[in-house]
Amino acid sequence: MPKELPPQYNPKDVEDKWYKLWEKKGFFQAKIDKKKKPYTIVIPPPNITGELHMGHALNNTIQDILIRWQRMSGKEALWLPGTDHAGIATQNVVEKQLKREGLNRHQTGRAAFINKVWRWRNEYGRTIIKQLKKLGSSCDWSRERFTLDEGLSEAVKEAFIRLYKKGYIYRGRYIINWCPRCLTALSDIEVEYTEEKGRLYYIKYPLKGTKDEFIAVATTRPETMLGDTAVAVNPRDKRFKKLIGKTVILPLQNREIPVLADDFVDPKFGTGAVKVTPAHDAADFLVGQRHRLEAPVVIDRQALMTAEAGSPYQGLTREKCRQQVVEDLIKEGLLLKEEDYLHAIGKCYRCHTVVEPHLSLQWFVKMKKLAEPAIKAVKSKKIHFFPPRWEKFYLSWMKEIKDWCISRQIWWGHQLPVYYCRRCRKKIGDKPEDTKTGIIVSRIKPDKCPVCKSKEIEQDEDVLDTWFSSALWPFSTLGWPKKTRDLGYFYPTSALVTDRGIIFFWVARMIMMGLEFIKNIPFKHVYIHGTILDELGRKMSKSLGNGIDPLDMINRFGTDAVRFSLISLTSEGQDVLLSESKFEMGRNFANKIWNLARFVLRNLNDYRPLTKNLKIEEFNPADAWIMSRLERIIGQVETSLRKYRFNEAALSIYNFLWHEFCDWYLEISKIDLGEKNHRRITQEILCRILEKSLRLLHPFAPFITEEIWQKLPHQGETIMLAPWPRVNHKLINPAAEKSMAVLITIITAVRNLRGEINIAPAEKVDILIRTTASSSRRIILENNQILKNLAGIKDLRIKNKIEKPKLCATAIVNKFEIFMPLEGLIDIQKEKERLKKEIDRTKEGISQVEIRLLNEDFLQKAPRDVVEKTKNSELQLKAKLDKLDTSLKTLI
RNA sequence: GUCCCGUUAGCUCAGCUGGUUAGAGCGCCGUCUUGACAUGGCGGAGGUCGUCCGUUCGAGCCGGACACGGGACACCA
Repeated sequence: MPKELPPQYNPKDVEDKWYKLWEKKGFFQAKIDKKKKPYTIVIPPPNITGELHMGHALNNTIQDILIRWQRMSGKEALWLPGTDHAGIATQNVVEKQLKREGLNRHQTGRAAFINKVWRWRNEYGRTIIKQLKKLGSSCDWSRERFTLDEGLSEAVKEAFIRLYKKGYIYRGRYIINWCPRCLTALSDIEVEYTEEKGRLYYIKYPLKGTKDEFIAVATTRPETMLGDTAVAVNPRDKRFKKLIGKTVILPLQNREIPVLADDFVDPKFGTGAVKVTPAHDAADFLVGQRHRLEAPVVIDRQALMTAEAGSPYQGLTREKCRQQVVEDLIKEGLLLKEEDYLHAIGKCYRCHTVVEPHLSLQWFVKMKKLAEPAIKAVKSKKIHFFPPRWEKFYLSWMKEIKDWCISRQIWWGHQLPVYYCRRCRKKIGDKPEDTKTGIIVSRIKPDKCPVCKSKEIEQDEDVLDTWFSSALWPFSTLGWPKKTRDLGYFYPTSALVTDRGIIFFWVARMIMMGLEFIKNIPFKHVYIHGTILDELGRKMSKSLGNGIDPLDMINRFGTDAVRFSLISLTSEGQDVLLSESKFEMGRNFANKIWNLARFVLRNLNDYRPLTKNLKIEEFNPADAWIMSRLERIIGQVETSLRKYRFNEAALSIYNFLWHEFCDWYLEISKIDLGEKNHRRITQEILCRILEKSLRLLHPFAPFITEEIWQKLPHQGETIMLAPWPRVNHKLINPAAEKSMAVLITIITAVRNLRGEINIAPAEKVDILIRTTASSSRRIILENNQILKNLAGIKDLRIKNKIEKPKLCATAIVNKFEIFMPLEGLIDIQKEKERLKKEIDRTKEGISQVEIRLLNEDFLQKAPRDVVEKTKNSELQLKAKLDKLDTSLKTLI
């Protein structure tokens, strides 16, 4: 028998309780069941250094909604969780810790350092997991993975070796983005650009063998001139034609460098002549390659000037050196001018240090061939993007994909499965470009060199880019490279839910790797949700201090409120401007549901479940209406979810429960519960509607729905595994909907009249209704009591013909004329004003309709029902105007 | 520079295939502590749908131009 609910909903009392139970009972766990279809989502693994922020909250709420919905729908639903080792980020955290102890990682040594990171991970690395649980995420924790765990490390090695054997991985000297603070290479997309004020310096490079002829170049980075090996001009630039092939003297260094022609030079920019520094600029590097220039390195890995820069520059920071160079140029009279210049500066996306282009030896993956099938998979609609515009975005990037620099000069990560035979490498003088001699790519460290049998074998020091392991995530987590049953059953996954920021970092690479290694797409749908911004549309960040902490919000409003609010705010991948007050909506809704449930439970004291099915014939119009409405909502929610329109789904349920079930049915039920012969059926309907609605709401608000559901008559152990509501077409009842619409219209009209004339709710009024529609008359007579109660009516008379009282307020809706006698009730002056206003509004309506009806084309070409509707509305408006006019005359 | 997104009520945003007088939440005004809920009920005020042009019988929605705001990518010597 039904139980009580406390008067106030307190999320803290129920959330942890249910989460623990769900987890303990294994409700989150997915098993291979050939009779069921799988539905798989693999979590975008949060960094172990991460703390749950609003972006995570939205991302994981969406995934949880999908998983809970599919689980209830009878799929074998797997949400596979895990964390990412986050190479640079994690190493930074632990290095900071070391620094506090007065150490750096080079002092502790590699093994000890890695050990320390592992200890840190074991201690703090699961914070985010705990936070995901607070959010209600129904992940299968028994399958939780970590990108550095044993299985995944195997997968990484396997992938590397296979790609290497296919010739897709190579080692090369290349100019890459280098972070002088993290001391590692960064891929192109790991560099963030910010607009900053800089200066553009115009420098004279004297022409050799002349007195004072020179060529002027412009640069924002004068310190790099120490490494210049040429000056380049555009071959079609007439100004410089004569100078091509000549030699200039590089100032400060007194080195001779050639003037050469290259198409990349834009004659319109600066002076039209460019200094070329192959070792310190990406574009210059390519020029250097084309023209076989030397590439002296004048800035080292820590962004200090090298010996090659010469004195007095050696050892200076790049910033100091810039000052020095400028000073020296001025002294020598070689600085023509400087001007302010706004340009974008590349910074490390982790630590925001200015990136230094750096010439070094790195490992790369050739991407062109891998990209081809990945492009095809999206073009042929095997993979769908939601919203679809991201498809174009993805394709445009894939078309111009560049090779992927996968080596990182840090310690925390997957060390490359690459070994060098010292002896063989020596023989060739360790030419880095030689990627055959003395290089062994192997799962385990070889005992000896297969060529020379030397035992002097060492492993490459570099580790792989974090995204390399992430790229394998959808299948490595399922056991690959082993041919596991999981892989066969759960792969390809159903949906990937993520943010637009990592489409290239991650989504594209997963598609390529999935197709390469499994020969199948990693997921069918990619849902890209919006980004959470603050009230002013800025990104939330620690430095701005404008972040809203989801855990704080959960603490204050409850998890369900946070989830529900977030979801109702985010429509189809649009960004969300969030403020704390937005969560009140969810909290208020939770409160509403709670009280609705309290009402239902309170009225079940003498409830005996019906042994037979509900009989439709026993329904009164309100019963049939609410049952029908719920079925329609079920259909809408299903459709919305299929289209990834989460806000639409959430708001459908919200509006149904609040504005239909609570506002109308519940109020009507207060009458019906008092009717002896209808009490039982009303109880039954209250129960059923609430129970079914809770199931519909459960994916959005898992905790409160479980708490209430448990107290209602139900089948099964948990709402989590209760069946997802399916539309029962037999219950859809247009006639009942129409009847109820009549009642609602009239009640609303009477309430409007009362409100406008300012009659206190407690004061009962008399109402006369005139109508010619006999069916409507029947409905009103049958539901007389509802009308009286909900509209505050003392006496209600309804007839075909009825005499209109002398002094009355009139409302005309549909086929009804509603009169409210006003004798002794009103201020006549006020009523006059009201009538005038109403008349104006009606006239405006009529003129709009008339314009339309005067148009012959409209009458001919518009669909018949539209014409009918318009004609009807004209008649109604005219009739209304008539009545209003007479009313006004009566008053005067 | 190229591409994408946005511009609808004071604020934040819905509005799916064009069709009666354009909606929600918050805020605001009035009113009500009635046995589910004041985190509430009832009623109300508030909109030339960014601007202009076009297509159409009919445009918030379709096409074009422009303006403003936001983002991505590229270039930035």
